Amino acid sequence: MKEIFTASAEHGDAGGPPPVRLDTPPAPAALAAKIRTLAPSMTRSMQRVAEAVADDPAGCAALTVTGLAELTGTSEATVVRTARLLGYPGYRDLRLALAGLAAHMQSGVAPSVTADIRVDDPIADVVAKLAYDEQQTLADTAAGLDTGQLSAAVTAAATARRIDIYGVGASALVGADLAQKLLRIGLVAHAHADPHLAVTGAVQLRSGDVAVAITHSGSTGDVIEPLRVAFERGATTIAITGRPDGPVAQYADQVLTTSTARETELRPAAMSSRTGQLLVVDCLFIGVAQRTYESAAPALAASYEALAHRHSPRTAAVPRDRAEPR
Amino acid sequence: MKEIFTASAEHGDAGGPPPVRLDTPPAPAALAAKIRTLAPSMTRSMQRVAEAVADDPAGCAALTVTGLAELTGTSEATVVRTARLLGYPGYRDLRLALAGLAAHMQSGVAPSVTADIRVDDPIADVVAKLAYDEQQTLADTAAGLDTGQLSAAVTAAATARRIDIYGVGASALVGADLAQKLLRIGLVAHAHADPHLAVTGAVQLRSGDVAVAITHSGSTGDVIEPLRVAFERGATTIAITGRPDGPVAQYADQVLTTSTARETELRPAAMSSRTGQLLVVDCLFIGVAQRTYESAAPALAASYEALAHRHSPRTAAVPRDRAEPR
DNA sequence: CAGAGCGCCGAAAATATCTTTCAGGAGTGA
DNA sequence: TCACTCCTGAAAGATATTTTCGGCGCTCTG
Repeated sequence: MKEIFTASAEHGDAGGPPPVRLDTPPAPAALAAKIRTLAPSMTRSMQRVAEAVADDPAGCAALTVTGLAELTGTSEATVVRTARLLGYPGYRDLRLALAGLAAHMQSGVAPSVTADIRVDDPIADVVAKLAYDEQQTLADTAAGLDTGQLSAAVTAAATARRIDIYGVGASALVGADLAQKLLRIGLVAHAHADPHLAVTGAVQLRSGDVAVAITHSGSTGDVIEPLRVAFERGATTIAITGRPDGPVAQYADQVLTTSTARETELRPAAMSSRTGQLLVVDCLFIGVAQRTYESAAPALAASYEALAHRHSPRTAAVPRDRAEPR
Repeated sequence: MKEIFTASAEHGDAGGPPPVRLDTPPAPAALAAKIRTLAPSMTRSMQRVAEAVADDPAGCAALTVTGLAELTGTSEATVVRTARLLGYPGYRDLRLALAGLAAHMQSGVAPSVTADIRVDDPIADVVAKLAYDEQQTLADTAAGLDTGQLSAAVTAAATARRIDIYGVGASALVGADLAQKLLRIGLVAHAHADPHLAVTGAVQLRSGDVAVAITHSGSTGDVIEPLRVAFERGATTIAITGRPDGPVAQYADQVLTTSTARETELRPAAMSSRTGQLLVVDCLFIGVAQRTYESAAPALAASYEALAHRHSPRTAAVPRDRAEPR
C-alpha cells in the first residue's frame, strides 16, 4: 500500500482524481499547526476528528481507530481519512506521531501562557502569551516549510530580471519588507499594495521574472489577480499563504506555507499570520543573499554606510525643555 | 483484553504462577535506564530485543512486532514478552512510548541552530537558524520589557485624541503595522515615514496626544526630531528602541526596550530588530484593545466583515492556462 | 552417562486493529 | 424539482498483535 504514496505523488494527476493527498512527509511536531492549516479544507466530520486530536494529543494517542471514531461520533473510515489528509500513511502512524507530540508537550511550558488572551489579563500576561504565541508560530512555520519549494523560489528570485510582490492589508507590509530587503542587495524588487497598479505591472512580466503573492487567506482576489496575470505571462510565481490549498495556489509555481496560529477575538488571524509570513520572507531573502553573495555582501555594506550619517553620534543627555501641559 | 491487567494483578496469585509482571506503571522516558536494570533478569532472546530497543528507540518505533522480531532474530512472542517485562500491557504500548521517547530525544536541540548563518548553509539550516534566532529575540524582548512603562504607554494610547507614529526604513513598516491595527479599533493613528511630514504633524500635537518613535539604534535623527517636537508640545511620548540609553530616550516619557539579537554579516541588526519591535507593538495594541474593549471588539468585527467579500469563495481548482515560455 | 524435569522459544491460531470498498444520503447548483 | 457531487458510515477485507501450544535445550540427579 506504500505504493500509493509515490504513485499518486508522481503522476497521479493524469486519470481520475488523486485518491489521497500526501503532499508533505509525516510531520514531526508541527502537527497542531498542520491541523490548523488544513482544518478549513476539511469536511465537518473530519474537522471533528482533527479537533479532538489537536485538543488532546495524549488522550487520542491512547485510543484505537474505533475508540477515536466513537469519541468524535464518526466512523473509522473518517478517522483514517483524516490521518491521510494530515500526511500520514494511516491512522497507526498518526497515532505514533501523537505519542511523540504528547511527550513533547509534557515537557513543555506553564499552561497559563498557552491560554487565549482575555480582556482582563494583566499586561504582563499579555506579553507572555503574545511572545509564546509568536514563538509557536515561528516554530510551526519553520517545521511546515517545504524546503524544496523554498529552494526553488530562492533560485528563481536570485536570477530574476525583476521581482514583483503583491500583498494588501497586513500582508502589504510584509511585501514591503521583502522588497526593501531585496533592494538592499541590489535586486530589482517592487511591492505593490494597489491592486490596479499590481496588475498593470504584472502585464509587463515574462519568463525569467518572478512574482510573489502574499495572502494569509489564500483567497484574496486583489492579490490573486496580478499573480494570475504574471503566471500566464510565463513568470515564475510564488505564493506565501496560510492556505496551500486555496485559490492562490492555482497560479503559483512555488507555494510557501505559513502556519496559522490559534486565533482569538482579541487576536484575529490576520494579525498572527504576520509573524510566519515574515519568517518565510526572511528565509527567502537570506537564501537569495547566499546565492548572490558576491554582489549582496558589498551592497549590504554600502547601504549600511550610506545610512550611518543619519544616526546622531551618541549625543550626551542634554537638558531638555517641555511646554508644561496647562 | 484490558481485564487481564487488573485480574492478574489482583488475585492471579492463588493458582498458577503470575503470568506477567507489571510492577511499574508504563515508563515515561526513563526507558533506557529501566532496560539496563531489567536486562540481567531477561532471557537471551529478550535481551536482544531490549538491546535493539535501547539502541534505537526511533527506529524500533517504526517497526511492527514482526519487524522487530525479524530484526532481532527472534519471534513475535518474545517481543511481546519483552514489552510486558518492561511494564507495558503489550507491544503496541511499548511502541507508543518509544515514539514519545524518540520525539523527546530529537528535541534535544540541534547544536547547529545556535551558530551564525553562513554563506554555504543549506536552506534547511537557514530556516532553522532564522526561526531559532527570532524565537530567541521574542523571548529576550518579552523578558526585558518593562511592564510598568508598557502599562503607562497603553493608558496614554487608549485615551489619546490622536496617535502619531514615527519610523523610517525597516521601522517604518513596524510603525505602519501599529497604525493599521489601531485604526482597526477606531483610534486615530497615523504612521509617518517622511521625516518632514512627521515634524509637520508633530507640531499639531498637544497634551493628551501620543507620539510613538520607533528606532532600533535609538539615534535615528529623522525619528528623534519629530518626537522631540511632540515632547515639547506636551504630548505623551513613547520610544520603542533597542537602545534605552540612546538619544531618543531623552524625549520619551515611556521607553519600551526591544532586544538586540546577535547580528551577522548576512543578517544585519536592522533585520533582526523587527521581530522584537513587532512584539512590543502587538503588546501595545492588545493592551489598548483591552482598555477600549467596548468599542474595539465591534470595530474589529466590522472591519473583518467589510473585507469578507474581497475573498473569493473557495473556488474549485479550475483548469488554468499559461503562455509557454519560449 | 542416561533420564527426568524445567522453562525458554517460536510457529501458528485466535483476536484485535486498521484499511478499503461500496452504497446511501445530504447539500448544491441548474 | 432534478441531477449531480461529494461526504459519510457500515461492513468486508487486510494487517498487526496477542495467545496458545508443542518442541527443544539445558541442568540436575541418580
